[in-house]
Amino acid sequence: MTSLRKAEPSQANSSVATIGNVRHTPTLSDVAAEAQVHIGTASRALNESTRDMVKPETARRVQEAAARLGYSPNVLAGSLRSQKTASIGVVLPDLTNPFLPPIVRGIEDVLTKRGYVALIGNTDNDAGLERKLVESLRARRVDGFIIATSKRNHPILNIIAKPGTPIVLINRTADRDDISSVISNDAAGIRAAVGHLVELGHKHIVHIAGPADLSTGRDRAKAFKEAMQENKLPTNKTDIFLCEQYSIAEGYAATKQIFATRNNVTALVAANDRIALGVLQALRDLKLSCPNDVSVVGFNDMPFVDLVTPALTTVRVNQYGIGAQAAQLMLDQLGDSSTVTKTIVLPVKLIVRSSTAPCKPR
Amino acid sequence: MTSLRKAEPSQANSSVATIGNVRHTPTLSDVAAEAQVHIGTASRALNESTRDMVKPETARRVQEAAARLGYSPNVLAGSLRSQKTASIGVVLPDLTNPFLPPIVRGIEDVLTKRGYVALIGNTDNDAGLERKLVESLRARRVDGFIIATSKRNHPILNIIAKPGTPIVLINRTADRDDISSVISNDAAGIRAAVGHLVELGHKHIVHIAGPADLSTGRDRAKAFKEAMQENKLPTNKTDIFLCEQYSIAEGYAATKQIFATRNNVTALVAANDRIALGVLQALRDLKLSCPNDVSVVGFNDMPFVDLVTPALTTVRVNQYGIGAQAAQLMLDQLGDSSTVTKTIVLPVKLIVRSSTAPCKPR
DNA sequence: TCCCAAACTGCAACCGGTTGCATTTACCTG
DNA sequence: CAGGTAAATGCAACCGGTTGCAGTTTGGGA
Repeated sequence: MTSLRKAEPSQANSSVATIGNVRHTPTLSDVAAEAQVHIGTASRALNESTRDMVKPETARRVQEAAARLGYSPNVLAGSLRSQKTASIGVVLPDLTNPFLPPIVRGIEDVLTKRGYVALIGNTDNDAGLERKLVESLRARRVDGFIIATSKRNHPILNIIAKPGTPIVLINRTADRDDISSVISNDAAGIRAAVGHLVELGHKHIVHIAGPADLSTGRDRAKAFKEAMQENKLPTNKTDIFLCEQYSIAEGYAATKQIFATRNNVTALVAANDRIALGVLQALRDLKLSCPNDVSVVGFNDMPFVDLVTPALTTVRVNQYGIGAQAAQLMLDQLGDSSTVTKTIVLPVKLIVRSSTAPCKPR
Repeated sequence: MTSLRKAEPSQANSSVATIGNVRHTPTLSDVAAEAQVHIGTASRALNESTRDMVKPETARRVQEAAARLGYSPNVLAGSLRSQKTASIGVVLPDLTNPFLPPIVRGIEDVLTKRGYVALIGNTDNDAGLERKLVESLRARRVDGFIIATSKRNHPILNIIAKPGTPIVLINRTADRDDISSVISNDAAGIRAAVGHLVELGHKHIVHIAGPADLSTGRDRAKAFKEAMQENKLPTNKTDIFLCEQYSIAEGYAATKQIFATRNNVTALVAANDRIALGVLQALRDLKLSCPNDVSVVGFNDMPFVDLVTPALTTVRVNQYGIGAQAAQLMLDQLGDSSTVTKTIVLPVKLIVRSSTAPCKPR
């Protein structure tokens, strides 16, 4: 027994051991002493992958000793050696955006199942905060990054990407091809929304688009134009109204402006649900009935949009699935660095509720 | 220069250094070599608190070298030595409960400002998952736990508490007195709700209570009884209806059952907003008008309850504040272990919207 | 009974910092 | 210019595991 710490076998039985008279959480060396084996042997006995290197009887003794002492391995030490922390940095704009929690759950469920942990941080879309956050995560040596802040052409990517740390993007693709991403089928969603409105007889449809510097904003706007063309509907410049950000307030303001200048609009396709909620509020204030006067379609089907009045017709994206896929992609890349980076496109589904109705002549 | 790694000063200029021909993220030893100083000196030069132990000129040189190499300190190594990880375990029931994200933001904002990181995990109220989660967090040597799973009399607490790791509870108090907690003033909230209804002329008020094994469920039910007494209103056993869990479905079922047996009820106080949402749905299905036939009050004022129809009258609790206070309490305890454990009670406020109205004879 | 390979176990370097202590350098005084 | 002290820096142990390699035990065959 070379261990400096003494722990007479079968005496200690709590999750603290003693040096002199100071209690401390038990270490591998305590377990080794308790089981009367060398620390290296103890390590192998406790480690799934190396367990068959030790005699079964010894392994049992070590495991019992560990249990008796309430031993909890210090992953920090292992991480230091193995250069792997089993932790993933998750960079979000703002967790209180209801769109995100299900995604985060998806990420966490997949990660924890494999012994990983997510380190979550919010940037509030502030470049400075983001930089700090990434630096902090890098200092903690996360094995990879899952990034859900959706500004295009991100300088951060280069910083991270250089050291060869895997990255998975959520809800946007990178302009470079060495980074994986998970997105929903924006185009299909918008096409379904427009198609639904056309079927209801609408002809004057306006898109309230998201910010152009977010890939979702740009992609959905583009898809809207295409969908209109497919349906042989003209698209004037005024048929796409740009929002500065995805927010209720912006949706509200946009709607007010649209109806201040035009009065033939019978349907609105919002770039996301938050904008749509603003639209509903504005219509109420404008004494316009939804869906009788104006139909509204949202995007995302985030929680509770089925409970507002009128219940929102919207394009459902599988938020949990996005998170889960992103995490899985990350694990794949960590497990096998030769994994090709890829873009996973998840299907979407139009959920028709009460905010859309047949077009009536005005 | 004893460093094994060589890095000729002013050659390297990216965030990777080289051993032989293998690129790796630069370490302190690389920085030391680059600045032509000993690793110990480099450590002191980069560390705020020890910087004045080195010559200013040297400190500058080291800092420049670090910047040039894109050095990012490996906190794991430091943590191993200092036995402090600057990370806090946050145990939640389920992040997708809309009540939680603002709390989590509060926690994170306070923690990150001090260089700490939150490790978040969900338990789904499953004891087994919780045990695993706590074990995993313990293995990662978090400096403390913030726990928002609100079952009373938690065995987990004893496991954690034994090694002397600080704990802060959210939304409940512990039956033991060595654990701090942050709660909202449930009693005041319920009193305000009942008072509001009484002012509107309601006499037959029923409370749909939360689970009795959650401290919020029990406390609010107790407060309801007291508030009714204060207002000289009788409380029969049937005036408190127990839910198995805080959910829309339970609120729905409870309402159906209540109106199946009684028809004089004119007002309902729900133990939380989710139950209240279920109530609204049930009333609609029962062809009862809210607020004309029945008034409803919720609890929490979680996001979007102002957008449902009718907009929910509810008791607002400062979710962000709860999180922020909890984190602050945690930091206090970590900074000074002699800090007395305490219970912080945050004020609440009744937000009157459209789900309550004067009582009309039926 | 002896020998050898296979199975176990022990040894010690290593991960990347931090920090008490020893040593060197710089500077000041008599 | 010697001597002494303070400032600056170097040295090396340490945190708690992991792991390649060496040494020891075990078991089977000759």
